[in-house]
Amino acid sequence: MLAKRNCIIRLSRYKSVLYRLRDLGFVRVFSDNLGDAIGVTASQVRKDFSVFGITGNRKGGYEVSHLIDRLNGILGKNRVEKVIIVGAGHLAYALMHYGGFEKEGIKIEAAFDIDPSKYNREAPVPVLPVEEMKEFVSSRNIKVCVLAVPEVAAQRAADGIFAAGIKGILNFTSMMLKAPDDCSVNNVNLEVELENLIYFVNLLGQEKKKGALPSP
Amino acid sequence: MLAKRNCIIRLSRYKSVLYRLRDLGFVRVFSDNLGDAIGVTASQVRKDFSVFGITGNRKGGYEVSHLIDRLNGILGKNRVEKVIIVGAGHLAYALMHYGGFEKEGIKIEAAFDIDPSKYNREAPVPVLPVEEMKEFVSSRNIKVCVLAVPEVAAQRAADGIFAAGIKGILNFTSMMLKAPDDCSVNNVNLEVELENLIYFVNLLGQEKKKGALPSP
DNA sequence: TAGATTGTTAATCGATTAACAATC
DNA sequence: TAGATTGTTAATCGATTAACAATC
Repeated sequence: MLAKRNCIIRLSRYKSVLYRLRDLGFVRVFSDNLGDAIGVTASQVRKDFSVFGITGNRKGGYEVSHLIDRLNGILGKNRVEKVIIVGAGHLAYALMHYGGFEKEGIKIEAAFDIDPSKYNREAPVPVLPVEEMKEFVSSRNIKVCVLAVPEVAAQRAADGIFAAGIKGILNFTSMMLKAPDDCSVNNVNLEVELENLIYFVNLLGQEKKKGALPSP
Repeated sequence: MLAKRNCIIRLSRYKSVLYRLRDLGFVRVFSDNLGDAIGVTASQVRKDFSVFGITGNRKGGYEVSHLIDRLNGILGKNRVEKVIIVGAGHLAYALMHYGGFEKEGIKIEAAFDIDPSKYNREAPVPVLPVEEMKEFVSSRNIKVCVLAVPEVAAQRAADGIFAAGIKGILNFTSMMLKAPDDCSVNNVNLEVELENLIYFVNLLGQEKKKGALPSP
């Protein structure tokens, strides 16, 4: 399952490019173009499509709108996906005010916190006490959650989230969460990402100084 | 180079676990334990260490403090890494107020924006006009930048950032940036991450209903 | 038709894992 | 010593790429 993660991420990226192409008035696109746009080979593009039974037109390439529909179908974007946030800190605030989710059919329904000073039932995205999470989630059949609490509270919060019936967590904490078998966790760790970037920046800097590539 | 990305990310995760172990008073650790902690095999752990010449003690495992030092050395964490943010929106605000960077030796020096109403030279992390970025970056020898501007401004902003001498961008926009050969871009795309999570949640949901795994 | 692009198979490549001798 | 764990090599696995027949 992890195996396919990269493939699914590529599908998302193809889709993102296709939306832009459609806005520009493009009707057809070739595997070559799509590969260039997201930085993979044309073979990779055709292979990815082939895996999911997406076919184009020998000679004519792929039809942009049709491709978007197919990708949305595969990615389950045919309906609005409801999401909650646990932990109403700065990051949650940024996510609640981020405009990019709506166009992707992602709706943030509420945020939850343990701090009463954060509660706000009147806001466009209400901030509610965690005690209300389970009822909120089950009555609305919500399956996905963003976890943005302090590190020390992460696993305990996750346990409560899974107990409430959530099946997938987008985890912004630096804890590697333990999760039930039928649940998914995707980790987004800003320290790790920055650390990684710093490593490669330093590496490229050293290569430059040495004037040669490091041994493989 | 992309090839090694996953390996370097594992090193960051090992390090994160090791800090916690050290806080708990652990002195030694086995490849088995580390593998369990971040969800990889013991072989993978030893292989990762072997690649970078990290050795332990046959029988005695690895010494926690020594391992932390070695990993910090490899990841370039022996000195504080200075970082700027371009785009002073909600996400930048969250990053500026995030406490997790300091302990990782990452210091956010300033944020830059084109909107005068955002400027604030007195804040702990000042918000400055983009016109001052180039001078700021070169005088302080800053190499890494977080990009958090609206999508439409992304490539143009990136061009300016690279022109200012930055070598690595952590890109929060959904544009795939074009970058010079000697520069790195790491993408963190929240829509893509959520979309990915939703895909796997739906997939697991369907498996459950069918009571069987889908064909491979 | 001739030319160009897909769809798919086979070849390649690289990363992960297993196995085991070395050794503490 | 006997037992356990490393370090490393070889085997496996999976993902990417190249190639090319099918075909629009």
